[in-house]
Amino acid sequence: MTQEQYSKYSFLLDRTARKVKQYAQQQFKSGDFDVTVDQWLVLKNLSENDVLSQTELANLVFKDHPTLTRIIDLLCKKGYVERVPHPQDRRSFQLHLTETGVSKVTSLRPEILQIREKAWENLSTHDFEEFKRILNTIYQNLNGESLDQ
Amino acid sequence: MTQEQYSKYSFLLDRTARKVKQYAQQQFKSGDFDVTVDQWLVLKNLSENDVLSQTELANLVFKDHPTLTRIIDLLCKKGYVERVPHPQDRRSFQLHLTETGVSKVTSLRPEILQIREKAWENLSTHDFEEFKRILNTIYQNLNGESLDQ
DNA sequence: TTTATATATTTGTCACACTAACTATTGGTA
DNA sequence: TACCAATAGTTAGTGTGACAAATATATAAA
Repeated sequence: MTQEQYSKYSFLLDRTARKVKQYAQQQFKSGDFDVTVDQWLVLKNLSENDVLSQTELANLVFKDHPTLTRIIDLLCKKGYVERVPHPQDRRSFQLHLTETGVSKVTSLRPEILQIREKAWENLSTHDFEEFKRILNTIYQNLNGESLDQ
Repeated sequence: MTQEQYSKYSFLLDRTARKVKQYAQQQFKSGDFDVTVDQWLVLKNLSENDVLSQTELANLVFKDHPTLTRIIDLLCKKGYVERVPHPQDRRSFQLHLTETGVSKVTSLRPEILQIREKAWENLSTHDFEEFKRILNTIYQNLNGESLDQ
C-alpha cells in the first residue's frame, strides 16, 4: 500500500461522518423534532445526569466551551434546558432539563434509535466492534498526552 | 448488544472525524501551510485534473455548491486558483491551479502524507481495509438511491 | 492581605455544512 | 418565436467547530 492510498482514510472518514449527520438531520427535520443532531446529543446527556455544569457537559460530549455555550443558549430559548446559578460558585451554572425537556427526550429517544440503525444494514456485530476499536485508536493516536477516555 | 449501545457509532464517528481534522489543521498551522484542510483537498483534486467545473469538483470532493463557492473564493484570493469563463457555456467556469498553486501542492504533498500517517499507529493494513469497507457501507446505506462511487 | 494563578463562561472571528431562494444561461418543445 | 424545464453558480440564514481573548470569580501563595 502506498503512502498515497494510505491517506484516503481522512477523506472517507470526513465524508461518512458528514453523511451520518446529514441523514439524521433530515430525519429530525421531517419528523419535526425541533432540535438539531448536536442539540439532541446535549439533551440526551443532560437526561442521563441530573445536574451538570457546562464544563462537565463539555467533557461528556467532547465539544469545546464556546460551542456548548451557544448550543445551550438555543436549548434555553426553546425551553428545554435551564441554567440555574450554582449555589456556592458564582462563576458556574447548574444545567438541567425542564419538564418540557424531559418529555422531549422521552418522546424522541426511540425514534432516534430507529434512525441510527439504518447505517448498520449489511454490517455485523463484529464489524461494529472493529469499527469502535479503530475509531478509538485513531482518536487516541492524535490526542497527544491527554488520555481522557 | 442493545439498541442503545448500537447507536454510539455516530458519536464516536463524529468525535474522531473532528479530531482528525483538528490534528491536521494544527499541523498545517504550525507548518505555515497557508491553507485549511478543506482547501487542501480542493487544491489536491485540482492538481490531479487539469481543468474542472465547480460542479465536477463538487462531485469529486463531496462538498455542496455553496461550500465550494466559498472555498474557491478563498483560494482565488490567495492566488492558488483561477476561474476562467467557459468558452461555450457562459454559466460555468473552468477552474485551474495557478503557477503558485501548482508549486504549493508540490511542496505540501509530502508533508501532508506525513501528517496523515500519525493516525495509523498501532493499526494494521488489514484494519485499514476493514475501516474503508465499513465507512463505505455506512455511506451507501444512508445515501438513498444515488449510488455514486 | 495582597498578589498570582486557575477555573467557568462568554464573546468575537473565521471557516465549513446544509437549506432555500435567487440569477443567469442553456436547450428542448409547442 | 415563445415558453419552460434543467443546469451552473451565487447569496443569505442558521448552526456548528476551532481558536484566541476577555470577564468574572475562586483559590492558593507570598
